[in-house]
Amino acid sequence: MAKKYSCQFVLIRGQVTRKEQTMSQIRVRFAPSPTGYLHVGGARTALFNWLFARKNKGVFVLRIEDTDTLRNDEAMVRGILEGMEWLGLNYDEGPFFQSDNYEKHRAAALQLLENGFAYRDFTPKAERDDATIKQRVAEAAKQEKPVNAYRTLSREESDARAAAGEPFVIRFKVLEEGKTQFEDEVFGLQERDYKDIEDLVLLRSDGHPLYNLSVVCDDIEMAITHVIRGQDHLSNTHKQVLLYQALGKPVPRFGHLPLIMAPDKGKLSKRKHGEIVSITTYRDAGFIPDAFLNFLALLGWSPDFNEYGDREIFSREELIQSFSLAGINKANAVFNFTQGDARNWTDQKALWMNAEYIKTIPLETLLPFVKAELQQSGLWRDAYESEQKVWFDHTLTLLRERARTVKDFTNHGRPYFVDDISFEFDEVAVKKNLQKDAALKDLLPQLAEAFATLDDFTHDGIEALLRKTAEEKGVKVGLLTNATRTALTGQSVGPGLFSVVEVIGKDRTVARLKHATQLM
RNA sequence: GGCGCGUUGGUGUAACUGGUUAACACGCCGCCCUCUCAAGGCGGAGAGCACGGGUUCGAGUCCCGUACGCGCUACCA
Repeated sequence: MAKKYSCQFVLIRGQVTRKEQTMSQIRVRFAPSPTGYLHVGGARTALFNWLFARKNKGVFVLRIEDTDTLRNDEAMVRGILEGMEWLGLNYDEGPFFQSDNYEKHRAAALQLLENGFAYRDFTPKAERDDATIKQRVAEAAKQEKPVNAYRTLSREESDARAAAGEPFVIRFKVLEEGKTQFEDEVFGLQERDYKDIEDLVLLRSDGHPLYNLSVVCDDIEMAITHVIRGQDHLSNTHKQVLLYQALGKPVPRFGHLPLIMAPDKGKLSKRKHGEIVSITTYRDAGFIPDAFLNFLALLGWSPDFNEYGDREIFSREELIQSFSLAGINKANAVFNFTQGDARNWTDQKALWMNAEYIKTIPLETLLPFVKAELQQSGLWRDAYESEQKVWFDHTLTLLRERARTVKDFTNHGRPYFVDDISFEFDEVAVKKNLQKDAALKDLLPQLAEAFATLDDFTHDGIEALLRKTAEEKGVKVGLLTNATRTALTGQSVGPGLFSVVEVIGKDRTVARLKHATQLM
């Protein structure tokens, strides 16, 4: 049965208007493409923007970059929102949709044309096959590009041809002499010669504004002060700086983030690597959001050493407190995992961190996650919140010590929550702990009888009984405890056995010990 | 091809403005605890800081070159 996750974030096409703000207020944005899911890389970008905003009492804006009409679909946006909601990356404004601002972008292009910063290019459109686009672009780039002939076309002729209905694109006219520069918050001073920047297209021949123009217009419109995004945008930033200048607007600060790569240092993609790249996968696999957030934050960033030392565990608040762009590493980070390994299906450090959170956060904080999990697997009882709460909390305290994900409360916890024996008996455990010694066939029923009449059914009373029985029968305590563990839980590992017997309780213990003889 | 960015153990990161045998975490291996363990405790292996030069009394930290990786180079974002 699939759990329903309602998305509380409402998809309203926000108006791009903003509240009064002080000049110094920091404003950042996360601007994903509507791909249908939130990618771990995107999530980290969102996280760093969010941390930066919260740390500096700024504003975090969400903007959907749906300029590519092919993927403009609200269903595609939902996945992004779900991921952000789960991680608790709440935004202050938006979601805004870039496509809603087409007219403004177009107007900006026209303005640049009018002011002589751009020109019409009447070169016929070259058809490109989407599948081989990357390759073809790379090929084409190898050849020296001739200076665009329309750069110097007279205004009169340009106007005349446009009026005659001839199709054209509007290109930005990059000056021949000079260079752009900006100080990147992560990578430092960036410079680029104008001659290395091509005359970028602002408006397609069908009137559609293109990415570089759109981001700049929107970031101006939304008064973004710090553009924090993936390093894949670093080179293009020079073009954008040029646009800000031509538009006569102040250039924001930029901070580029190193990328998250696959173990082979190649691109981490859903196509190649599957669900592991999608944030909702972690939600559905039993991760605690704060744990995953913590892990993500440390992927390419570290807090100031002098202040925080070697710490690795940071609560959400501590993350905000300690966050600084100065701590961002410049090299790409590898998201480490082995495909096909069921136990270590994702980065092992992420799993470790999740386990760490499960065993150390306040029980009351953990409770809702476990409740949701048990409800989903049909193991939940309302009594766990009322008359059985003490027992339930005790059981969780035992179980969480060995859980890596919240799913383990079902996987390992089932024997603790069901009355009958509708849980799996691990084959290896049965063989090793129940079938190995034939004496158990008699010992377990005797043990069951002994437990049935035990008045002090507590950890200590149980231990005393088991030790005494072992002594009387002349067997090792381990023989009895291991057999009991498997009889009661079907498993070979778990919490201390005396505690296990205690929480399983007298009735189930007796019944399961008797039943175990059938397995021998 | 051009331009840009990067390179510390398997992975993620440290190492004050150059100065002890390069530290921590995950993982791995071993030992211990013990009723088991995928838990806990303890310990170990694993990089001499991509490579080659240079500056310096001294460089992972500064400079140059090379290699490799990544990004951008589109009427994609």
